[in-house]
Amino acid sequence: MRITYKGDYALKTILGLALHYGNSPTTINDLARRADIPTKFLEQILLDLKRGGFVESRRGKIGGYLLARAPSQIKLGEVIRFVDGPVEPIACAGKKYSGCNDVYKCVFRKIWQDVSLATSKIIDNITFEELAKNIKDKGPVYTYQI
Amino acid sequence: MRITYKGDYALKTILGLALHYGNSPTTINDLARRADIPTKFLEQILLDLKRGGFVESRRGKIGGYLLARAPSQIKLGEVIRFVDGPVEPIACAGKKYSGCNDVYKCVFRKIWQDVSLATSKIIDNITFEELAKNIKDKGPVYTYQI
DNA sequence: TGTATACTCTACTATTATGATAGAGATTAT
DNA sequence: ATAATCTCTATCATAATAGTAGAGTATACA
Ligand code: FES
Ligand code: FES
Repeated sequence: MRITYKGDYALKTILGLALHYGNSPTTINDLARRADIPTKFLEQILLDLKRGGFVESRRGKIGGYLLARAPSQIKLGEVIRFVDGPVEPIACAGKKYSGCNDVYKCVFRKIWQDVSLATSKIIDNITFEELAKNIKDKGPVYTYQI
Repeated sequence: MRITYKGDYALKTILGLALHYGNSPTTINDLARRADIPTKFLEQILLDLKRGGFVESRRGKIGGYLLARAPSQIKLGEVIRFVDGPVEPIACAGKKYSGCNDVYKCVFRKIWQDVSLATSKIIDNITFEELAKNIKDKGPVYTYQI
């Protein structure tokens, strides 16, 4: 797994929205400014996240973005997988693969699968509700640093 | 962490040499053919591995490559880190980093550090001796499939 | 109904990493 | 000598990444 800037930005954006959950929509500009993301890049990322069912949007005045689900229902792993792809460190760790000469004898495959599993256990075990709580616990958030 | 072809090839090559440990040198061509690696690419990789202290070479006739250390003294993690770089999924998981606006408040950093640690525990806990043993246990190896 | 605000969509671009390939040169056993 | 083998530097093609640009669409509200 490699987290790209796009993935990093996506996570920070979802977290930004999680911190606003229940309130009015947040504009792309707000999200971009607060997490220090290039606005036009974030536009594309948000469209992706919308297609992925993570966020909703409102157009026009007082428009912006909202989470499509409660923060407690969005796991870190879901988002990162959607944006940056599978977490395995090499393609052959995946289920259907036949690259190796004899994949059944390959001693590395199991190792990469172990790594994938260990990674999944971490990222699929934390929701944006918990992340948001962590942030809030760190003190009053005026201009929160995501 | 993402395992590149170069990293994958390096691991397979070291394993190939581990299976030959104690015997005469193995040529680049042999190693390339047996693990299905482009010869000229493997040349470069082996030069790297040599600089990294993993292998030794003999030039001229009956030349080739040998492991510089016993297979039991070479961990998977060492090789992959040398060839493909640090295992962390994002740079900010590293010790010295100041990219985030407020890195001390960043809730993601700990997660990526957890992932790095879990990965390290796996790859730093297996040597090429064990990998070679696994291969040998799978039956007689005529043309071994790495 | 006009207009400002804000999302939507497609295309384009620059940079870098990856995965090689090419070829001349150096060393060594026989 | 010479054949086999490693050594070194340069070059190249492709794809992914990280953006940028700009025209278009929807909505609130005066
Ligand atoms: S199946 Fe991936 S290295 Fe063998
Ligand atoms: S320090 Fe890496 S996402 Fe914050």
